[in-house]
Amino acid sequence: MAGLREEKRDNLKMRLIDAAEAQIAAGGLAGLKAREVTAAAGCALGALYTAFEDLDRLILHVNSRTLARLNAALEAACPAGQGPKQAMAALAQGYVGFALQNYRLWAALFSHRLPAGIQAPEWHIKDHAVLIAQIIRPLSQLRPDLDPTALQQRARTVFSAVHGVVAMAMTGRYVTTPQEDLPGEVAAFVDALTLGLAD
Amino acid sequence: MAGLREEKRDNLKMRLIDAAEAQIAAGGLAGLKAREVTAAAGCALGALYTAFEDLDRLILHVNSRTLARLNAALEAACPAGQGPKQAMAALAQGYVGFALQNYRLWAALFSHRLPAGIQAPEWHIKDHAVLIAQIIRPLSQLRPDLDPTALQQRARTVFSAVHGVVAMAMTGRYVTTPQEDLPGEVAAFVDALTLGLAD
DNA sequence: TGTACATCAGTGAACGCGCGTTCACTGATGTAC
DNA sequence: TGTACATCAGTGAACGCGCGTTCACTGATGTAC
Repeated sequence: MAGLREEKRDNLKMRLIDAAEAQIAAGGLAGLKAREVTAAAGCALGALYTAFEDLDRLILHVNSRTLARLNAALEAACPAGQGPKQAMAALAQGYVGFALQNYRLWAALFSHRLPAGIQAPEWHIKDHAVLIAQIIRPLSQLRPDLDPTALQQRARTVFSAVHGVVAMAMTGRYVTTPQEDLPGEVAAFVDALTLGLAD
Repeated sequence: MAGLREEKRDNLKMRLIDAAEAQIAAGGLAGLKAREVTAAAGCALGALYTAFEDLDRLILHVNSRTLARLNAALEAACPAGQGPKQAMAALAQGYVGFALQNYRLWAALFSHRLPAGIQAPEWHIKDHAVLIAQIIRPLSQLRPDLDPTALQQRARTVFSAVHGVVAMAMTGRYVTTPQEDLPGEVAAFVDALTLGLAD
C-alpha cells in the first residue's frame, strides 16, 4: 500500500482540526494553544508544523468547517417554497439558533485575524460567500427591481445588520440583550425590515 | 501652592491619555504598547503605573473620551425638532461619519476586552449608555405604543443593527462593503427599517 | 526666610511569562535489486 | 521474499521575542520648627 504515509498524514490533519475545534469550542479562539492542540491530538508540538503551515492555517480549517455547518443549519431552517418574508424570518432564526448553540466557534469566524498583509486562501474565502447567497434568494423576490450588484450589496447589508444584533447580544459588554430575548428581538427586527424593504 | 504635586499628577495623566489616544488612532488597539505610550508622553515606563492601575485602565479613559466625542457628533448630526424618521436617518449618518473619520478609535470601543472576571468601572459603563439614549428619543415617537423597557430593548437592537452594518463594512474581511457605498447603504437600510417600524 | 527631615512621584533595568516556531535527531515507510 | 539504503514524517527541547508589570533607588515636593 503506497498510500500509508498519505493516510497517516490525513489522519494527523483530521485529529488536529478536531482537537482545535474542541479547543475553540471550549475556550474560544484565544484559548487555542499550539501545545494544547497537539497534546489533545496525540502528537508532538512540531507535528503541527508538518501538517499545517502555521496555527492560523489550522484555524482557517476549523472556520471552514464551522461555515459548512452553519450553511447546513440555514438550509435546514429555510425549506424551499416559502414566501420571501417567511424565508427571511426563518434564515434569521436559523442564524440566531446556530450562534446560540455554537457560541465560541461562531464567534471565531469573525474574531480571527490573519497577520497584516496575509490573504486568506481562495478555498476559505469561498466558504464565507454561502452566507450571502442564502439571503439573496428571498431578497430577490422581495426586491425584483434590484440588479444583481445592488442585490448582492443589499444582501450583505441585511446580513451585517442581523449579525450585528446577534453579535452585540452575545459578545457586547456595554450594549447587551438578554439571550432569551434574542430570538424575539431578531424576529421583530427582521419583520420590520422586510416590511420596509417590500414597500 | 499645596497643589503642585496634584497638578503634576493630573498633567502626567493627561499626557498619557493623549499619547495613548494618538497611539491607538495610529496603530489600533493592538498597537498600544506601554513602552511607546510612556515614551510619547515623555515619562518613564514605570510612571504609567503610578498614574493608572494598569494599561487597561488607561484604555478605558481613551474610550470614554471617544464616546464623549461620538456623543457630541451624534447630537450635532441630529438637531432637535426633526421628525423621528429624519432623526433616525441623521443619527445613522452621524454614526457612519464618526466611524469613517475615527476608524481605529471607534473600533477600539468595541474590540477592547478586560481580563476575564474584571468589571469596567461605573463611570465608564455610563459613557456607553448615551448611545442608546440618543436613539430612544426618535424611536419613542415612532413607536409610542412601547413601554420604556421594550423601547430600551428596541433601541439597543436598532443600534446593534446599524453598528453591525458599519462594523462589517469597516472591519469585516469576507463580507465587506466599499466604504464609499456605506453612507448610501446605511441610509437605505435605516429607511426601510423605520418604514417597517412605523407600520 | 532658612534648614533638616519626611514623604512620595517618577525612574528604568530587570523580571517573568506565555507562546509560536525551529531544528537536529530518530524511527518508520518506501524503493531498488 | 528478503536485505540494504534512502527518504521523510514526527519528536520535543530549545529558541526568541514581545511585552506588561515590578521594585530598589533618586530626586523633587511638602512639612515642622
